[in-house]
Amino acid sequence: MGRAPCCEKMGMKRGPWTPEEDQILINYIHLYGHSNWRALPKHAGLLRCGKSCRLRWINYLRPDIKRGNFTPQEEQTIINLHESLGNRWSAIAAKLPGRTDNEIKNVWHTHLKKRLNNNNQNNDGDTKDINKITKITRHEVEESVIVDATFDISNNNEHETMSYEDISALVDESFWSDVVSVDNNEKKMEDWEGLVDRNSERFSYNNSKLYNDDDMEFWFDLLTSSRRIEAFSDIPEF
DNA sequence: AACATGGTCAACCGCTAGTTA
DNA sequence: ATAACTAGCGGTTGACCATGT
Repeated sequence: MGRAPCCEKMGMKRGPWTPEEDQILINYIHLYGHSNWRALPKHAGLLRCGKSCRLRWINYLRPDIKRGNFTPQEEQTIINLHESLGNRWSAIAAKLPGRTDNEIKNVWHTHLKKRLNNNNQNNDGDTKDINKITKITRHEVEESVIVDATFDISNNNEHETMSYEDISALVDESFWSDVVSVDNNEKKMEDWEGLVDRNSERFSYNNSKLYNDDDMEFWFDLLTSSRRIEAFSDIPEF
């Protein structure tokens, strides 16, 4: 096993991709696929190395890619998966459809790691209790998703405001660890996809939709109907 | 207004595992 | 069996932007 020769890098362009290069790459892959990354740039007429083309496609140009802010659920999923998988970003990315390992890695280093560290400090030396950390993070998530919704539950004609603990008790554990699953309910699928503003040039999220009253019903429905599934079955046990 | 600092993220680098001849 | 080669992975870098002083 030897390393690939780097001599071909000579004369190759580096740095940010231009829209023109993106278009060439997209067009070529649509026509011919990407069975051979090394040969692709030459055939496509790009002055880039195969590695660079592959990275650009996987991390940015792929049509199924989901760009923009991570949802609280996605962040929690990353935290949970990182707890069990460590820095295996590609394995974590495999559980988050539309997210790339690079993006997840960036989010971890820029947001989540810091957040966990802060939580560690706030816990007065109880730093080794990862469950405690996770619970605090969950609380943050629950606040963002649940508390905004008015949680008046009608019970025998008596209006009763649920406490945080009550709400938490309703939340199935899998809600926090499972990737949002798509069931046969086409309406739900449409709602979910509708969160992505496809009209945006960079497929960014329209965050207002996450907390929009009209969509809150969807989130609540998702929340309460979540069930444990045989998730992460391919994750080896340690 | 100008500069310093910190955060974000696209892209690159170096390595390993898998495949092929 | 072995060397050559490719794809993919994780770590790191650096440009750009926002915010603070």
